[in-house]
Amino acid sequence: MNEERHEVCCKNLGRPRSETAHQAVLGAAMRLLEQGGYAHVTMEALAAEAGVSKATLYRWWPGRAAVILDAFLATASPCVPTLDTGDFRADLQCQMRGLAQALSGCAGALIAAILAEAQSDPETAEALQTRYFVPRRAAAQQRLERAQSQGQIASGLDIDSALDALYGPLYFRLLAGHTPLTTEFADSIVGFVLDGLTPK
Amino acid sequence: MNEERHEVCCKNLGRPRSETAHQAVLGAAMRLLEQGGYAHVTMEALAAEAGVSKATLYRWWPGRAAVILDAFLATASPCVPTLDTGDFRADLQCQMRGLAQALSGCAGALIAAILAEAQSDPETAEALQTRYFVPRRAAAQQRLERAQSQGQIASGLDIDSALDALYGPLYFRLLAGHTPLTTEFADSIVGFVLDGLTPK
Amino acid sequence: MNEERHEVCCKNLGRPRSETAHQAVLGAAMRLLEQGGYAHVTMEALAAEAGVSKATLYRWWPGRAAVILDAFLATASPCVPTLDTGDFRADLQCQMRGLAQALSGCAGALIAAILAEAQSDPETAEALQTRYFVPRRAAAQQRLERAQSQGQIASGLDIDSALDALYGPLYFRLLAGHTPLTTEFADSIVGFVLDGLTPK
Amino acid sequence: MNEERHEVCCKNLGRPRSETAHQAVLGAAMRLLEQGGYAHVTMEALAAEAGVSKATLYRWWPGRAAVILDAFLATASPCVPTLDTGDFRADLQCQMRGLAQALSGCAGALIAAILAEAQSDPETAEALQTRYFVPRRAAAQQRLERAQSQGQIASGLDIDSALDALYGPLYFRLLAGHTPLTTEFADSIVGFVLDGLTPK
DNA sequence: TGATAACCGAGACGGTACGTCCCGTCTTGGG
DNA sequence: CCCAAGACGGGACGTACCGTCTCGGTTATCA
Repeated sequence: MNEERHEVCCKNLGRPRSETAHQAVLGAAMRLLEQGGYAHVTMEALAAEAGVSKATLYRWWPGRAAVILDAFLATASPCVPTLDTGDFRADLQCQMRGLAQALSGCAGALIAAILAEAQSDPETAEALQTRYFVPRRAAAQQRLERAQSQGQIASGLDIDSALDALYGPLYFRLLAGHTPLTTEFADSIVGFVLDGLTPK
Repeated sequence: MNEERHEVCCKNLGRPRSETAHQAVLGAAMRLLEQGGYAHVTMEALAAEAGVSKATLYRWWPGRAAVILDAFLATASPCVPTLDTGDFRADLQCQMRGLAQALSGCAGALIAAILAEAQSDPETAEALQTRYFVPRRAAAQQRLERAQSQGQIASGLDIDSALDALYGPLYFRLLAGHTPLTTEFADSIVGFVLDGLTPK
Repeated sequence: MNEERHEVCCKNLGRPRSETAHQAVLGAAMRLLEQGGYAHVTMEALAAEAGVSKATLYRWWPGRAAVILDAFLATASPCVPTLDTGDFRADLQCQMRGLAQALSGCAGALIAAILAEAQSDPETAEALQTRYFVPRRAAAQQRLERAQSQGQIASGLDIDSALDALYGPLYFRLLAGHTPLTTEFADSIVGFVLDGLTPK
Repeated sequence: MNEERHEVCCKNLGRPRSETAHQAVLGAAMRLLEQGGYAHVTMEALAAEAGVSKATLYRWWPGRAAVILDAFLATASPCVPTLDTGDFRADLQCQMRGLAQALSGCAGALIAAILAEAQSDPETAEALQTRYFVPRRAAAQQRLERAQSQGQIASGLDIDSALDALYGPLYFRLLAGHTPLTTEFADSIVGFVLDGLTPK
């Protein structure tokens, strides 16, 4: 979010950033999220909970969405291994089941909230893209391309669309909330997208 | 003061609701949405724009999300005909293309915003479900069931999941916003879900 | 307050005023006053408590101060006998003690509130004068004039000022509230005003 | 975040109160009072007139009565010299004439309004007592006690009641408003209370 | 014996002010 | 240059009453 702040200023003048304060803020954010949900995490509550001044918050983050995103990403699994056992269908199923499980937990509520915020705040949208979606899509994309090169899926199809066909239904259920996100649902989606609805 | 009350439990007590004010509010909501987006539609701005008192707003709507949802649904096509020409694939394609086109317009921005609000406001979530998603899903579900009974899609599959497999990717692109919602994308999704990715 | 309403209109047309509603309002006013004090008696609360519509309230009274004044005067002793036993000092003492006792009760709180309202509302001020103060002052004034004609108090002094010298301290204590209103205090005032502070 | 806190329990934490804003509010209060009277001084008007946010008003004052009281007391003569020329009657007359004159001006309208507010708001009542009445009564009380010790007024009488006998009539005329507050009236009261009504 | 006119309840209406909350910025003193 | 504390202007929130206004329905009196 701000990791390039000191890299430009050569001399490294003045007091360095308090890592204590940084961690206190992220911890406070997670605590407040658990207590009262996204709406409960105001900048004032964050400052009070973390024992940090509001000025410090605004020095390092542009708004509450940024803080929450940071807190979430610090918690979330940093690497997203898309395993490659050779069995493409099994790999995909494993991946989708894992995502469904993750999204049905409290992490799901969080990205739902951040996605919601991103609808009205371009900065959040940008950050969510680059720091959450892009790396995960890239990993999945590689796996699909590998499968394609091995003839396990048709060549010539639009991988970007295929990714949305897989992930989209999960995130849609997360956000629309009409039905719970189960592993069975994940399996269904994998089945549909790999084999199609039409009878063979 | 009850001794002279008429027993006819009449429902039309008191001054009736002003339909003028009602329409003025919905119109003001749409006008403000076009001007400055969702965040610009505050209850105060609505009252001012519609020439209506805040008390009147809160008398009929619990919050701004409800007003905007009402304004949107009054604008949106009330009936959602899922045509049945006999050619299931063509019908589905037509339906999905229409949705993609609608969501890529300003109506898309609106439901995105309302969906966002619904993440933190259960009442909005409830209203969005019952008044937007449910009727549309029901129509599409009927068409799928018809296709199923005619053997055009496999019997025994979960229609609810199939609906999400079709709609989910469109709404996901709307919300995640990484790529524009084109008719080509709609076609791709129809292709994936009907035929599958795997080579025949 | 409005007793001349029908006298002008010659024909006495239409439905007559509901005496039931009138009494219900006055009763509701007293009830609300006891419950939550003057500030608690709003026109809306009055209407609700009396089972009367707001329109009816505003048809007969110009505002809440008028209602409360009416309610108070309907309760308060209608006639104010300033007795004349021949012993002027005793009569005065009796009168002042009675007033002190009345003002220290809940009636005192009421006129304090009405006097307060009268500071900002000329209509209340006018009504309070003509319907409360004027008749009471007139009675006391007569007694003083009788005493003067009998040589019990000095001739040539300003009776209006003398009335204020007697009543003023009581109402001042009522309003300023620094010390309780006791009969001893009433006696003191009578003593001061009749005999003076200076040693004989 | 507490490990590096300084132990010096300093009172000057945080940004200090803006004296500019403070004065602007008091000034705005006086200006609004002159324009439209007590009822015209709303917290919103105050904020607008002073160029101050409502939050700042509520940070320092509990309500409009407190603001107006502050504005009044800042304007009113801070010290209340009860002079002692040796001639007790002359001193008293001077004092009472001064008060009558003050109360008949715009300051009178103000305390009338504040006294009115104090009837329904205990905090205002408390503040009015401690900051207005108490110091003024104390000064007058001293003068009376001096006169008593010099034998100019009878020993053994209740000075508190005597103060009310003097001040009460003036404040009563101010509030009841039946007759103007003149210096002649002040003289009359002094005469009554010092010499009594009964002929010598 | 209607007709008429003023009454009644219920309650929605445009307003105004309330007091609270949070925003993002600023101004202190101290590390 | 960082930090905490916290005051500042701004602005929206949701509530409470104000006094006015439609409604449908209810009495009395007069024609």
